[in-house]
Amino acid sequence: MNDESEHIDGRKARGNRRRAEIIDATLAIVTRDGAAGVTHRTVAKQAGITTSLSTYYFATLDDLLVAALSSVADTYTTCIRQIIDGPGDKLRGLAELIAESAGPGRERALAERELSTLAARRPALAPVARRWRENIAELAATLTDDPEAIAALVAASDGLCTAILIDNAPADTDYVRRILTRAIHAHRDTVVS
Amino acid sequence: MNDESEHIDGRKARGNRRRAEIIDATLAIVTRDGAAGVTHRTVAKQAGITTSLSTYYFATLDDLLVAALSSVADTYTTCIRQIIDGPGDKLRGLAELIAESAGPGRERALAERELSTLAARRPALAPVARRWRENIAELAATLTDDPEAIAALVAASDGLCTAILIDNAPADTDYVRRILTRAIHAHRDTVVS
DNA sequence: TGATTACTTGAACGATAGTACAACTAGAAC
DNA sequence: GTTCTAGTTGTACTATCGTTCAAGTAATCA
Repeated sequence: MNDESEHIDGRKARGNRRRAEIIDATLAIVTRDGAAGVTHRTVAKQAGITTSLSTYYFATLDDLLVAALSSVADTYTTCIRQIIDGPGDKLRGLAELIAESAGPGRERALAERELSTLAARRPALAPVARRWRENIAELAATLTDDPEAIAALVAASDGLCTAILIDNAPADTDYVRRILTRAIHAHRDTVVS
Repeated sequence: MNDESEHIDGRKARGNRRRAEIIDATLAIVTRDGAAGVTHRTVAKQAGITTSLSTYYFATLDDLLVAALSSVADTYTTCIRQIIDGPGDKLRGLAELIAESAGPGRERALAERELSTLAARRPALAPVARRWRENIAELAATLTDDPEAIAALVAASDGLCTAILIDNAPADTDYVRRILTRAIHAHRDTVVS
């Protein structure tokens, strides 16, 4: 929000700010009405600009959706990297991040799911959508070497987010952490039938 | 496909057949183009009927989407119930069902995810979307009494499906079963940091 | 200063959307 | 047969869509 460096290249700075505004507006629409509600017109109205200005920065709707998903993915990447590089209990950090999907992070999580689903059909979105899982896998890799344990933790994280978002499942951090712990731990028994 | 009982009430039978055809066409569209591609016109074209006939059976698009999701959910419910009531290894049966999402069941699974995502915003779809998770939970309840183990298995199942659908993760039945086993087993250790 | 460039606007084009509706068909009931 | 009704069609209305474009504004540069 601070206007430093505006003297250096004021035009570019203004343009980037506009881009960010439009992306924010897009995410607000995705959160409220789903990815299907994203049109140049709804986004422009949300951002308080004209429709043509939206197409000026994002020529096609796909460009806009890719940029929006990238923005969400970037946020998650930053969060997870902080957990990885931080000192504390990484599994607990992840559990907190997941539990946030029930509260302040619901918008972001919902937008991420919406756009990830879109990614199954739009190749341009696929690599961006993959980032979230890769980040979780990277975090898991700091806790174990077992590739199946890593896959299990990624699956559990994803499934817990879905449960919270779609099913309004309980989102207590300790509870989430306990379920994540199950996934990453090697089991000792084998269940038959 | 057999035309028995057509004498009894030919009109109603014909109508039900049409409804089923339209729902099938809708699922084909959802699979190919996503839920966003579902319009009365595209569905009608896919089903080989006129647009007005589609609106005759499903007055609004929401009705159509609810019916389509219900159909998918019914199929899954039947599958899972067969696994529950069957004699074999239930966890393996579930693993097979999930692994099918990479092959013959991909359409169905993709449609289910697409419509579930839609359910986060359309209240009419929410209870239907919940059914899949409830079925898995019911299966899990035959294997354990621990509610957290049940939640863990549901989350793992959901996350594995996502991994297969979005990430093209490996879908070997044994592999899936091993990861599911992790979730449902009580852990013996506790990991700190 | 004028020239340049990024930014912004309003209007418009063709395409497609949801939905409504009057007319037509065909099988069931009498 | 006639009547009735579920099924079916073609057409059309209005709204919104993505996208384009010529014209206008304002910040920067020489």
